[in-house]
Amino acid sequence: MPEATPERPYHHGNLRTALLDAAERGLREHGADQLSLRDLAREIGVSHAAPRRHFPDRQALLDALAVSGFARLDAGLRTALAEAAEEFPARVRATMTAYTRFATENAALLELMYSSKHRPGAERIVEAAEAPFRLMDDLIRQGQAQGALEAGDPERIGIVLFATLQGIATIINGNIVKPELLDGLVETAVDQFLRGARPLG
Amino acid sequence: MPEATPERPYHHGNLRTALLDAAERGLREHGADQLSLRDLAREIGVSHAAPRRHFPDRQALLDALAVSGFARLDAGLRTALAEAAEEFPARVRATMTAYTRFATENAALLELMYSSKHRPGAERIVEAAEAPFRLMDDLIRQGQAQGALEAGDPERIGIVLFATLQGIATIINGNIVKPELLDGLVETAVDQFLRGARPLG
DNA sequence: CTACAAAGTAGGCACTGACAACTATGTTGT
DNA sequence: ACAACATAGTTGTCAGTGCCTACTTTGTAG
Repeated sequence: MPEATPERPYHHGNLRTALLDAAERGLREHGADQLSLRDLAREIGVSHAAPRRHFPDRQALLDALAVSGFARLDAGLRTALAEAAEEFPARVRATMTAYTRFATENAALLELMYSSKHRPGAERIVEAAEAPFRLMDDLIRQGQAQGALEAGDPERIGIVLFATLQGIATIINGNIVKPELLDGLVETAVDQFLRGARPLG
Repeated sequence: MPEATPERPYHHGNLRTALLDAAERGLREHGADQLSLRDLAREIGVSHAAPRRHFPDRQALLDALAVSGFARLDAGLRTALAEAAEEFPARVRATMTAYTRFATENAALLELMYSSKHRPGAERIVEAAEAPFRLMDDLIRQGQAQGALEAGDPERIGIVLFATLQGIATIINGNIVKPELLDGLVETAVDQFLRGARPLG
């Protein structure tokens, strides 16, 4: 006998996605600490044990958020690059702006993304992080090919650039420096990078 | 009637300090998430409600850890600078090394230090963070006075330098890049900074 | 249509942070 | 010396959480 009000079918259909969506909202609004599996289940309208079918434990949910965070970051950087001009400085500027934009608009998520530690199961996160790192790597190689950058291990240079962005975002997100300084800091960082890594002579 | 075994006097004497010490060990060994007030109380040998006399809630304990973290970081940077030579590049190198050393040896603590958000009560943390920032600021001014750095807002330059260090540490701690790259990254960052921020001509 | 896998439910357990009420100890004024 | 008070502990309780086990409902394949 089918229920008269089929609003909540026994099988939700895509609980996993619903959980991730709700979790991301909760993460943004109340932080990772306040994120409760039971809360999410209530909000979605399933029983408290339902999430377990899709995420073996709380950490798995957080890890999944981190992975999707890196994917979204990568996508953001790529579209920014696609829309940027051909000259190397413009491309660097576009990438850096896109990164810090993502990082400050998704502060809590960013923390999750870099809190992997060596915990078992974090390989997925490290894997997901590779995409944006490769992008940065390619950018550096391109700059070297255009003669805008000195020769040298492109990976190392790319990581330092990446780190600078990440550091600026962390300091802003941590409220250690005033948010309105963001643009100026990025500008300074870009200038110094372009000057510091250009070929001598 | 005094107890026959006065091993645990009613008043612990310095529970607050004992809690902070135990918390820092726990933080280092098992991470902030696993830190439990009741666990700490058990470990120290007081009742589960005793910590409440010294920290109104769990977050207050974590905040206190963050504050003392900044103090220790500041102290570390100052001793490193005191032992460094007079030339500006050597001083920069010493500072950067000291920072990343502290940051990688206190990974979980570092996360706490920068996770302040705008949560009420975080003012203490922001305040504590000012000391190392001022130190960085002074260093930059010194470099400008020695003619090793271009003119320009020393605060902004100092923050970018600080951010770079913080970013490198985060990426290493997050296991995104291999730890053995640390020294090389710092070296690259120092070189780029000195080249990127020196006066033109 | 029947067997089975997938997805959700119900209930329970140990643990946690926060709170209230009470008690032991240290300190201070008279 | 001692009463009054502040400080720093104690026990007990509560709601909430993550995780686990056992059970039920639904979808699907043989």
